Amino acid sequence: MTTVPPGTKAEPCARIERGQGCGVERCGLCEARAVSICNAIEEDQLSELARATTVVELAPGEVFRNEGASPEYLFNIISGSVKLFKLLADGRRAVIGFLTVGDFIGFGRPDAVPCSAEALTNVRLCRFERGKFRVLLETYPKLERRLLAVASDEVAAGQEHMTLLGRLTADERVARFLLARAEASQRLGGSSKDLELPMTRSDIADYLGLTIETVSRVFTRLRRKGLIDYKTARSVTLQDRPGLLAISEGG
Amino acid sequence: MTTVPPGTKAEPCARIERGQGCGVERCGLCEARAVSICNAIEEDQLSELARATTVVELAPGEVFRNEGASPEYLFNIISGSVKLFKLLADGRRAVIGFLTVGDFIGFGRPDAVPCSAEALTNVRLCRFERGKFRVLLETYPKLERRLLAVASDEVAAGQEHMTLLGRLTADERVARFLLARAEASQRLGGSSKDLELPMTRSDIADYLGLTIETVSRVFTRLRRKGLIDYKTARSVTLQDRPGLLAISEGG
DNA sequence: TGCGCGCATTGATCTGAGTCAAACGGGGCG
DNA sequence: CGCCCCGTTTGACTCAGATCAATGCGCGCA
Repeated sequence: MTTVPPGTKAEPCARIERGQGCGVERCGLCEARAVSICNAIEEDQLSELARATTVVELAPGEVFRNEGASPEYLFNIISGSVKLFKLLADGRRAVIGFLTVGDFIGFGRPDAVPCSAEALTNVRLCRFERGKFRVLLETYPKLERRLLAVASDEVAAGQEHMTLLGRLTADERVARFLLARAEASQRLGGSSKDLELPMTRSDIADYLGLTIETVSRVFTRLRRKGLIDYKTARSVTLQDRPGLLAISEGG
Repeated sequence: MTTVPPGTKAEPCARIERGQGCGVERCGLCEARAVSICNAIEEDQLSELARATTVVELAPGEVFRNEGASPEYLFNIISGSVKLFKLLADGRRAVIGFLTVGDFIGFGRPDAVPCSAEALTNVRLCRFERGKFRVLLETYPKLERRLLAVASDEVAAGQEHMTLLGRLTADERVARFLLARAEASQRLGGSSKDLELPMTRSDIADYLGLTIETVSRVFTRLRRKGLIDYKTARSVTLQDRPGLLAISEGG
């Protein structure tokens, strides 16, 4: 999440580590366990969980899931950041969301992956083969319940974002984006003031339904008003939360 | 779905029918069963299902679920159409979706309803008390699996809509809307050419992130080009599907 | 049959955000 | 060390869709 290495562009198949240590330890020691769906599985059954998974490592820029393809794998993010996106025929792009530690990738209709996924930073993923994942769901009702809760949350989050895209001004969108980022950072034990943005202005624009230029202008406007500050484009400090909140609500 | 009665404005508590016929028949004969999550429950267990539900009837305009409230009830639509929406502090509105026969209402975070729900036509709902619904989920793993599949679909549908809101032009949005409506109508055994739109232009505008005027203008433009036709605003005929498809894809 | 009320349409004008274009600047590489 | 590349910023201008403002019209009702 700090520096962004070379940028080997999207080898379809990524470096994979198998069977390092035997199962129990791997899942038991997983840095993402506390915040991922796996915490629905008891300590003493972690080895079975581990047997169903493979750890995958990706470099920034690598696309590991393609819109429209058959969903062979599901993932949990162990570390790093990922973006989900959709492309239109003419090249327009919509970024659907940004994911991090603990987030699950795998919802959608059973026949086609709903959107592509790309690593923003170095990423470590926990990969489930689809069939095995289904077996896990059948074996562990708690896991299924957990997943339903997560999907249900995601539905609500999606509705929130639709509202943003359908009805908010550029300033409101950017303010909400920054506040949401701060909250996410805080949830993972980070600062709620100093943000590291793993994505480019272009990613933000495609996420907020704006252009790069507009995003850039709003950022500078917010800086000039003293609501935020930054030295580099990717590390922003929120100087005035209440002010941002007011803007995000149409103030 | 044909004519729109008086419009008794939102009595908070709607007419409720209880225990008409005993359980088995009610759910066994339900017109929505084939297309709702209830088809995950076996014939011989329908009486238990029926015992957990209450049938509710609503008139157009009645709001039966409020954004932000605690989610006491979950619903299945037996007949009629419903819109989900969110309001901003200053009155701006986003319509999140339109639902019909068989659709489930109840996803979202466990603490707060994500968006309000209003009847567009006369509506008949099957209402589950939240606690009882949870028990049902625990009792019938198939039901839970079904619900997860539905939630997962909804996530994908939401992502599609975000793309529309973030990146499509007004013409593209309206064309996609009409095609999606046609598909939905077809799925329920209706025509895929002649559409009855249970919502107003204002609802459509808030759904597509546009204004009433723009929606109206696009409709007339599509009509002038011979792609659609209509005598009244609410019953549209799709004259040229391929043409609409082309527009919806940025042609 | 005629009236009134909401929704819908249409037109004229405005504007927030997009487009086009240029310059800046930081990080990696030769 | 300095150059190059790519992401970012900034500025000038444009435009799709919003806003403001009538007018139209179908439907329920008296």
